[in-house]
Amino acid sequence: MSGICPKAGRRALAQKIKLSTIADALGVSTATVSLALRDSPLVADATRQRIKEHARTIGYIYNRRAASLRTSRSGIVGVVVHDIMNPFFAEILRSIESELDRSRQTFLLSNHYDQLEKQRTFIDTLLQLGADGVIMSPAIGTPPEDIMLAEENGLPAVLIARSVDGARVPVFRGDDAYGIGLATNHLISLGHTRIAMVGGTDHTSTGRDRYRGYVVAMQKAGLEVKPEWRFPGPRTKQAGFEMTGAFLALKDKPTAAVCWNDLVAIGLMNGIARAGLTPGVDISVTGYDDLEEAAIATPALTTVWNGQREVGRRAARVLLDRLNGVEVDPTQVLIKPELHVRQSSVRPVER
Amino acid sequence: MSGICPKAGRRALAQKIKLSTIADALGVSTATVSLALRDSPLVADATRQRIKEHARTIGYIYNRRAASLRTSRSGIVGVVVHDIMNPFFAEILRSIESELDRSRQTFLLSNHYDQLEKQRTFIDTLLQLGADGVIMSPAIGTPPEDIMLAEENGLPAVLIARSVDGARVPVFRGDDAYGIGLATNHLISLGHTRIAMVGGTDHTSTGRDRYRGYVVAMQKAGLEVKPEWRFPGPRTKQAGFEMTGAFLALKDKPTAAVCWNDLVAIGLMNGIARAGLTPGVDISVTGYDDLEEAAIATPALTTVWNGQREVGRRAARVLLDRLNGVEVDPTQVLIKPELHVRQSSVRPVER
DNA sequence: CTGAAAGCGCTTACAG
DNA sequence: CTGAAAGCGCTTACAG
Repeated sequence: MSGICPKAGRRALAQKIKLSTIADALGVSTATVSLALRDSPLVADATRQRIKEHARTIGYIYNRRAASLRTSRSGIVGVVVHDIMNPFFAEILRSIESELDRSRQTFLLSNHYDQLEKQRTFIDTLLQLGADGVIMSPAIGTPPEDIMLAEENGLPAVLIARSVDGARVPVFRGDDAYGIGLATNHLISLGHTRIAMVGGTDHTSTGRDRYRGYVVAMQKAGLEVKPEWRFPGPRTKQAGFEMTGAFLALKDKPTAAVCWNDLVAIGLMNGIARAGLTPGVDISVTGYDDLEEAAIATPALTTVWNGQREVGRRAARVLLDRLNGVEVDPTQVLIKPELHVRQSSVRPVER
Repeated sequence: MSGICPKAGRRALAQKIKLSTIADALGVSTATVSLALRDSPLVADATRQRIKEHARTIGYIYNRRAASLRTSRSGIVGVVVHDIMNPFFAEILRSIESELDRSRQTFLLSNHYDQLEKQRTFIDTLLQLGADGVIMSPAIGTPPEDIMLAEENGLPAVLIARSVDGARVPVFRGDDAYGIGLATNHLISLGHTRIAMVGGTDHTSTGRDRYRGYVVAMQKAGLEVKPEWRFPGPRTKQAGFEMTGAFLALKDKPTAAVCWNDLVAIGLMNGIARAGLTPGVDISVTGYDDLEEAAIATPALTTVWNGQREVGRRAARVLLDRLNGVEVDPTQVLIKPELHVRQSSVRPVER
């Protein structure tokens, strides 16, 4: 039984191949090799080709640590969000990924799970690695100093999805108050008057803005906003599902629920179905985000498209601009959401 | 209107703080500072405390590139899977994350979307960064040479979820043939005789093993395996949903479907509901993976728990062992799956 | 168009 | 227990 010796690979290489290995073999200087490999016009075509060819055949591996130590650019961009496995971030991350790929930046991803300590550890790691910049959806309670600390140590930051008061950096997020207003007004226009808001937290800018948008829409329509119609907390399918009992137990039961996001909405619809009622018939439900699965839920979910792709793309571009020395406004950009009406919202059964 | 100058931070620092800054300030050598910061017993307690205290107050940031260039350990472990946003990988990634966190390794995540080129680019990046190791769920068609190339250049690899013939590295995956057998036998024991298999691909070891497990279970029970009862392809909710039409259009319609994974099963159940039938009554459905949402689907999904947490934990541990010089067997470890029976599988209505 | 040499910020023998 | 010095593998003025 032969095991793997963990360092066998390293040892198997007769000698680590480096720039000087190539330089020696071809009788040129390391400076020339370095320039040639990076396609500098300072090197003659023929020389460059010889060098690149040789590098390829001997299996040269560029040492980015050494280069980065010298140039103080690492080609690394950090991205930290609450939870990368949350489908809400999926589209954002994909569009960031495709922007960064194009600029050959390596994309270092992390979750902070809304724990400030985790977020700090990650930023610290980025600083230690000499990362070029960071895109973050800040954890609940992030003080502006945490972001400015990064900035002051040469790690420019761009925020997505949530803002942090007092942090002078660019922010890209959906216009949450407006978006939730679209959903609320849609339900009102269908004839609903008792509308609950399920999920979300007041500890984030997003949460506050969405709740405010709901309240404003209700009040504008002259409808009552009862405190017991607000179910703060849930942000996952599971939590939405578990909230169903409390929701259905309300006397004067609402005929519709504006949900914090699609996950909560789908969880709630599952809960309603499990209780023997029919979501989208007995109780109208709206979501937020327009995840892929909103369209295939049963019933198909009426929801608010949140411009995720746009948020990711623009955040990445602005960060790349900053890395390239372009001056950038440290202001908040709100992306306009759109209502996507499907089958989960209908006229109220009773009146 | 004042923009942000992207390099202001760097410039604002009077001088970059490094080991020698601390050494000069305290009148010791950089060697002592280096040792003290890493808690070496070679340094006297009092000296160490003075040094650490001073480092903290002046805001010293450890330069990992420099350290790594010197030591040729980077503290980075790469993890590459088909799609990190796929909930199947969520639990695996979380358990890898918690193992690696404990060893203070930075966790560099990437998708390859089953594209060999993307996977190669990522491995190349890891080599350039001097990463210590990589955990990968190999892309479809990965040649063993790609993995051995990493190994030979000092990047030890551990595989998860899929194996690659000819690659002499440790592999951790669920026992797919056994697991799908659990689901198939469960349906057979309920009285189903016409059982379809929906989703999956023959291009991965997982796909082949699951299909084989289904076929073997059917044959052992003396049941017919019709080619048209196999719906290869779908691996997402959307794709499962879209497959429903073809499934329901079969003459001699199966009364049950063994699905490739929970996503396909949930998509199929949504499709069945959309067609006016009741999943779990008219047609029994089983999933695979036991994602969180399997339990809250309507009806709750009977599925096979795949040992994701175990796969991630053991893969991370073995990689860490290899990094610490422990010899490790380059063999495949199959984790035993378990059947979780819920409401989506019942006795067939017709006979 | 090319080369010789300094230096990025650490860690590690080695000497004391 | 501490210090002086070499070196990790690049890139960048500088000189020719």
